[in-house]
Formats: sequence, C-alpha cells, structure tokens
Amino acid sequence: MPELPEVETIASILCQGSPEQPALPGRHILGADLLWKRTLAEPAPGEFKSRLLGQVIETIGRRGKFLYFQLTRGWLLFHLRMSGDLLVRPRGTPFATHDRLVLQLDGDIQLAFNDARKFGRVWLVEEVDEVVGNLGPEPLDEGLTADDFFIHLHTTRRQLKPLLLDQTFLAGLGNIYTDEALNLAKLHPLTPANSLTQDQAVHLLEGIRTVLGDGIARNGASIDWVYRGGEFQNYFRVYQRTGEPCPECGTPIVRITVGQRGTHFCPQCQPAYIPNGG
DNA sequence: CACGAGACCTGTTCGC
DNA sequence: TGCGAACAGGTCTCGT
Repeated sequence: MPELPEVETIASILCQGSPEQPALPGRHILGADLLWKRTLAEPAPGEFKSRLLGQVIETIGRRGKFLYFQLTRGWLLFHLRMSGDLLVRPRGTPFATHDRLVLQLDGDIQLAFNDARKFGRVWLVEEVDEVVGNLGPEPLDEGLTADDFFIHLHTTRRQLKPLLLDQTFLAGLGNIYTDEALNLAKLHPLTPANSLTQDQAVHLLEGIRTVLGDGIARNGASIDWVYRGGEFQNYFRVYQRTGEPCPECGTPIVRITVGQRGTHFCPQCQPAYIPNGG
C-alpha cells in the first residue's frame, strides 16, 4: 500500500497523536507479541524481545517508505509494503485478524502492526543505516536540486517508470505517485532517463513534488480495505482510470504493464519517446 | 547493466 | 450462482 505520503501521514499521527489517539514518543515498551514470525526481519525473536523491552520511544520519523522509531538504544523500523498498517488501541484489545506484531506500551495502549498480505517487515538494529543506508535521496528534500536530478537521470538509460520505482534512485515513490507524476510532467513511462532535456527533468521533479505534496495534504490515499483515512484517491488523474478521459485533453487513459506493474498514462499528453525524433 | 520472471501472501473483483 | 483468473499501494533474487 503505502507510498511516501501514506507513510508520512502515519508517522505524523504516531509522533504527534490525534484527537483519537495519544502520541507515542516518551512511552516505554513493556511487551511484544510476535504473531507471524517472518514479519520480523531481524534479529531473531528471542533477541528481539530481550533487546526491545524496557526501551523508550524517543522519536518517530520517516525515510523513504520506512517508518523509524529511535529508541533509547538502537532503532525499530517498519516497512508496510503492500498492505501494512500501524494502529494504536487501548491495552487489552484482542488481537485483530491480521495483526502480526503487537507492542504493549505504558499509558494503557498497544501498537499493532497489522498486515493482511504478510509482506511487511520489522527490524531492530543498532544503526539506522543498516536498513535505510542505500536509499536514494528524499524527493521533497530541498537539497535535491533540478540540476542534481538532471545529472542523476543521465547516469542511466533505464525507462522512467521502473527507474522512479527504484528506491536506490529516489526514495518514496510507488506505483500510484509515479504514474501521477509522469502524467503531470507529460512524459511517457517508457522514456529512457538519459534522453530527458533539462526542461523535462525540471518538470519531472516538479511533478513528483506536486503529487507527493498533494498526497500529504490529503493524508494519503485509501484505495481498498487496507488503509483508512486519506482521500487523495479521489484526485487521481490517471492511476486506475483506464478508459476514462484524461483531465487535460479528454483522450482515454491507457493501461500497459511495465516491469509487472500496472502503468496508466495519457497517450496524447504523454507521447512515446521516438529515438532521433525529437 | 538492464530487463523479465518468479517468489513472498491474502483478499477482492472480473470474466465466463 | 460458481469458480478460476487477474489484480492489488512492494521488494528481493535469480537467470539471461
């Protein structure tokens, strides 16, 4: 499920609290129930528990699509993959159907990692870079300039769609926001990265920042039964709108498969790249 | 290096 | 109605 805006929304709620739930920083971890063993990437379950219990959650944040909790000693990281979610509930609430890991915290609350498809993973490590060390730059980081981005694009001839999904190239984009960003930038998803002009690179970075910013402003997207809250799904321009008119020109949106991922674009606004053809 | 297929999983929706 | 196929917000590994 979650891409950068959804993870950012969850991180912000866990960190600051909301009218419905208290903030987590400052709380002690009193207990841990691991209900699906493979959810824990590392360390082994016994060591996980002995190292985790008694620690305090100091800060909560996001890097790419990872959520991180800085603890008294070390870091607890979550990746929600396709269907993960983090839910705060009153202590003693019975386990829900797809709960994979439930942490008991002081203040009579529990934090549940719920994940229908079991793709999500949890790490407890000494250094945060053991998990997020090879991620690419944050797209919303102002330190990433259009010039940097242009140069970065020209290091490869890979197609834009799979390249933007590559977290070592840029951290945080997933299938939805990539399709939306390419549409805003009027770029075909199969365009070779090193064929972009400086102007096109500027528009692509702007498109990425616009869709991510809009997604965050609307608290992310809620596509199916998994995620609740956001409403960005009501503002998709091309994603899962196959056959519907392009909001720009009215041409029906087309769906193709790229790297085994559904890919949606407007064939009029985003014409295929033609070598030597301009 | 770049790409495609398969694996990991469950649940919903689509097509016959 | 029923049933299998296709599809879903992600990433890793392997083979070519």
